[in-house]
Amino acid sequence: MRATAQKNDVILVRPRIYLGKGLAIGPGKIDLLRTVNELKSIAAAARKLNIPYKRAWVLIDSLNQGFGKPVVETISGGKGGGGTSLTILGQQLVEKYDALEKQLNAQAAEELAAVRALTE
Amino acid sequence: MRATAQKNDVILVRPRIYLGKGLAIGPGKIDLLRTVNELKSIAAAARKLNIPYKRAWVLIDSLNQGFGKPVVETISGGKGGGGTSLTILGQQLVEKYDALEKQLNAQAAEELAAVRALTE
DNA sequence: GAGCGTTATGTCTAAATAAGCCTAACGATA
DNA sequence: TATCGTTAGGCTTATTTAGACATAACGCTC
Repeated sequence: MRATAQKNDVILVRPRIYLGKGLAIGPGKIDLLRTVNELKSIAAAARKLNIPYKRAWVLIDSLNQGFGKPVVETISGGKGGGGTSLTILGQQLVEKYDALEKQLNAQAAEELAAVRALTE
Repeated sequence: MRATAQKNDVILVRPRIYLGKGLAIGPGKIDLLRTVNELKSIAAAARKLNIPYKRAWVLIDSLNQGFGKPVVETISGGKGGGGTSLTILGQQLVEKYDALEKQLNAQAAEELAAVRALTE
């Protein structure tokens, strides 16, 4: 048992990954994708995350443009006005990001604790 | 030898660490601290990093305020106008950050490669 | 004590970002 | 076919952030 006790499922680092050509992905877009996947709607996700729909749409569009292929597929019209779900690419993005985040936090927990200790 | 060959000194992730109370530290501030330490001057560091002196000062001041104690100690006036060096805290910040960064990049190289592979 | 380069600010402007508002298309359902 | 909530934008303002400019104090050196 270490002096700096720490629940090992606490997220301490949420990386932003720069992928070149102005494309970057960080916690904000990942959380948005995750919420869209959950609620099957950009509008609903935006409400839940307390951001304007427009912003949510811009963020998702920047991913579509940046990757050259879409991270979501949408149906407009229909029951409830339509909806949005993640493409395979979108799902993989979330999965890979989660794996990376988990790995970072697990393996570097001690170094992170050392940095945080400096605040005391 | 792994399939995802990678020079082990390439920096792929430069984390930003959120320490609560609006205090965050990322690559920008660390590079600044490192350069100040090297040149023993905020003004010289700012010139080298191509940022306005004002910005460099604001960044450093935000650390001083955020930590409650200074990350630099300065002498104004004197030969050459004065100078700035890092306090123990400032030096530790750079050291701990470097260790964290190294750890993250070494251990998470494969997960990172998986994310980057999605761009292809 | 005049000059110099640096620290430390204040203030004002410009640029980048985000928010708001508006409109059109869509298609299931009633 | 009228209604509804959603997607997908265009366009205009607000807000936030960064930059530019100005100034004072400081203390060594000449």
